[in-house]
Amino acid sequence: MPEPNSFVWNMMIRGYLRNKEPNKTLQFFEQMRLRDVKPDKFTFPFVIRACADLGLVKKGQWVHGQVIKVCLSVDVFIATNLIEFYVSCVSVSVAHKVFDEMPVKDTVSWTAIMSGYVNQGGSNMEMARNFFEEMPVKDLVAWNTMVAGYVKIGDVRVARKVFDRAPVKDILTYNTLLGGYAKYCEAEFVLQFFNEMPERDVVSWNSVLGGLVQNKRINEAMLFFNRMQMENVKPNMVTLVSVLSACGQVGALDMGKWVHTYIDRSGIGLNAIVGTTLVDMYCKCGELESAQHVFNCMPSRDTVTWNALIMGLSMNGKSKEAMKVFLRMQDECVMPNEVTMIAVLCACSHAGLVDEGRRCFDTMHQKFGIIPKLEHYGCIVDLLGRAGLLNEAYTFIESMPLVPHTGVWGALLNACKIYGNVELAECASKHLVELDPQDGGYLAAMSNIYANAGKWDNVAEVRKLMKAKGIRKLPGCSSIEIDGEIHEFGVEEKIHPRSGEIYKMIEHISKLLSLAGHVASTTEVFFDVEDEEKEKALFYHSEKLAIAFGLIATDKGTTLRVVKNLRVLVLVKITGDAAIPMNALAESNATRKFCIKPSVLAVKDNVLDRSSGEWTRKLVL
DNA sequence: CTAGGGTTAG
Repeated sequence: MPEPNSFVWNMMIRGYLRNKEPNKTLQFFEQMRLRDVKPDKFTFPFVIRACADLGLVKKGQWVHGQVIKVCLSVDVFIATNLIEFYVSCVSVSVAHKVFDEMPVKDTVSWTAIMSGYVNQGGSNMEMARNFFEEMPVKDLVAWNTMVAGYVKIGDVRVARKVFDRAPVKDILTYNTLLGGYAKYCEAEFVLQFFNEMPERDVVSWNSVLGGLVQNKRINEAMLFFNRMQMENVKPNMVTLVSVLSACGQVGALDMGKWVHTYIDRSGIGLNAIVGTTLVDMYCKCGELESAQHVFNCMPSRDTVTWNALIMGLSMNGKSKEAMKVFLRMQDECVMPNEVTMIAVLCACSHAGLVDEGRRCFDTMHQKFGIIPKLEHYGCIVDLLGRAGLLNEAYTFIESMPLVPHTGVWGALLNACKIYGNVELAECASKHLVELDPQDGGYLAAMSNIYANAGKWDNVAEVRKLMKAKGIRKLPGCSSIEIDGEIHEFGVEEKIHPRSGEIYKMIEHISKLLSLAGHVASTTEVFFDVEDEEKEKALFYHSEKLAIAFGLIATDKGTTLRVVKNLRVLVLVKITGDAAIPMNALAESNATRKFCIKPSVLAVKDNVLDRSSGEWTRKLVL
């Protein structure tokens, strides 16, 4: 075109913005100015939005200056976009100023500033509320914004009050409140609200599903997913991501594979989120080859994807490979974030790479601009502690510029447990109980540490304290997937329909184990039962129930995949022709997952070998 | 036949 007018320029600018190329938008804006075409009231909203998308503070402010120069700052559309820009790139208070200076405001501009305060969360909700009550005309979106705001700060009761007050509601109003219920309320209540909704869309289904998954109610989540299919609601990516996350949590590999093929067949291709979830799921199921394969096939990867693989390898004891992936990540110029560093430090910790871990910690700020947070300090304490450098770990805590949280002291306590350091353990647990009086786990650990040191008076004292406070350790829980169905087991739980057979099988295995000369360790794990019951309790430890069930419910040679709820640090993988389990697991509450082949049963060796950098429990049967 | 605000996932 010889001389495109402003309308044409605006179309180009809009087109690039809509196709997620804000850089091109700005380039065209620049061209437009160079060719002396005056930007108009339509041009600026796009340009401001492009600046906001790219986080270009200076540029945005400059554009604001231009707007003032051409006397367009009175335009409602432009001002509203400026509000959004300042909210996302500068601060709500600056946005607030722009709002105050608007000569004419409409419902959208009121909602924009309200939403700005809503997204800040916390006490800013009061400001949002003031705006809301003051705005002259409240439309559907304004009501929805308020409901969302209260959901965001976790106040579902007030959210419901606003919801009830709203004169008009659409599916988004319902979905917003439903999302809040899904996050904070009992599953029964959520389902009741869901069932009573006048209409439901995929988002409604996804909210409930996501809530169930995040609350670890995996069986219900899977049933809900089945119901969704029965009612012919087509799952979208969000649905599948939730299902995959559920699979990872309980090691449901069959289901995970099914979802994977479903994704492939549906032809959507892997986006970064779905791909990452697949990588994560395969890692948590111990299928590292599949995880790597998905990773390599992904057309686009981001930092989170790399994090999933590094953490996955590390969780499975492949620390060296995790470090290699970290190097490759840097080669490919993907910027690590805080989570990456946690995964990397975790890998160092597992492999006992003390110096390497320290170096990563010391250089992460200058190399990647990541300021160490409490989690990173926790990793270093864990790293030093596991390596037996307990005093150094303690000095490290003392020198921290941040106030140590439960993760930091917990790591020290854990290390004290491994190395039987009573004195430091007392110090750590004192801090832990102060920080989180509700959690009985620390006192439980303390009781075990005293028991291992033979300090029975102290054991009794701690037990008494726990009884008085009425606190208990979080119960262990294991799950196993058989023929696509997930079976969960708690300690000494007898509600499984085949529990009779399961307990018989446990006794059978136990006989074989003691015939082979194995003696169960009774010093740890159960502090709150009498000594004579200890053996029984250990004996019925939740993963044993899961394994025993696996043994009776599958054919010989089937791999059993058992997942625990507590701790996700070390993977015990049983290798060799055959392998087995029972006490390997009871003694390692750091176990996340293990695979066994139920073919032979006899114990020959019982050595914990960590020389290869992996935890390998050799119990050849 | 040009513009702004509200819901689900790694």
